[in-house]
Amino acid sequence: MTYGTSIPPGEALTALADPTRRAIVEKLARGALPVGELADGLTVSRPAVSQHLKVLSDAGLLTVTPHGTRRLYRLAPEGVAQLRRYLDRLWDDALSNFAAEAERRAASKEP
Amino acid sequence: MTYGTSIPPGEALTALADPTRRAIVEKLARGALPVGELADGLTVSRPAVSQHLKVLSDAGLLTVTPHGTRRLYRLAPEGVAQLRRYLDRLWDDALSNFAAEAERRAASKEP
DNA sequence: ACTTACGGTAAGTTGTGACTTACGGAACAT
DNA sequence: ATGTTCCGTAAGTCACAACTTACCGTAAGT
Repeated sequence: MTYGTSIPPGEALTALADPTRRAIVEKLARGALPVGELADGLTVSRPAVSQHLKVLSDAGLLTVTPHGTRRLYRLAPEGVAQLRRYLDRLWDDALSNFAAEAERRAASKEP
Repeated sequence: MTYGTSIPPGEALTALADPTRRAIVEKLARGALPVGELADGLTVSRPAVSQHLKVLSDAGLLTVTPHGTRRLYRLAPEGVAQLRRYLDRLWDDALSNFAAEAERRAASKEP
C-alpha cells in the first residue's frame, strides 16, 4: 500500500513554473534552510519568499519543521517523485504510440 | 553524441503549468493529431489551441509535420526526457542531502 | 517585563498570459 | 477559376498571479 498525499501533478507543475520558486527549490535540494536565508541571495522580498513557500508546500513539494523561532523548509522527495511518475507515464505512452504508428505506417504502403 | 536543442527546462515547466496545455499534451501522448481534432473535446476555441501549440513547440515538447492542408502535432520524446533529467537531478540532490543531514544529526548528540 | 529576531498574513498595485473575434493565406476539390 | 477547408496571426479584453509595504503574532535573549 503506497500512501502518498496524492496531490494532482498540476499543482506541482504550476508551482515549478515560476523562476523564483525554481530557484528556491534548487537551493533546498542542496540543504534545508530557514526563510531568511532563502530570501538572501534572491532578488525578491522576504514576504514574497514566504508566499512562494506556501505555494510549494501546498503542491506537496516542501515540508516544514519549526525549530525555535525559525521554520526549516526542506524538499519533499515524494513530491518530486510524483512529478517524475507523471512524466514517466507521458514518456511511456508517447513511445508506445510511436511504435504503433510506425507499425501502421509499415502496413499501408504510403505514410 | 546526443544532440538535443537544449531548451532550458523552465520553458517546458511553464508550458505544462497550464491545464489546457496539459490536456493537449496528454491527448498527443496517445497519438498525433491535427489542430482541429485537438480543439474538439477541448473547451476553448481553435485559435486558442493554436496559441497553446506554439508555446508547447517553443518549449521543445512538440513537433509538427505538415500533411496536405493540415498539420500533425506529435509529442517530442526528447522534450519530455529533458524534464525527466531535471527532476532526476533534483531528486538525487535531495536524497544525497538527506543522507548528509542524517549523518550530521547522528554526529552531534541532539537533532 | 521589554526588546529583538523571525516569519506569516492583509491589502493594494501591476504586468502578463489565456482567451475571444476577426482576418488572411495555403492546399485540395470541383 | 472559385469555393472550401484547415490553420496561423493580429488586436483587444480581462482575470489572475507575483510583487510591494505594513502589520501582527510568537519565541528567545537580557
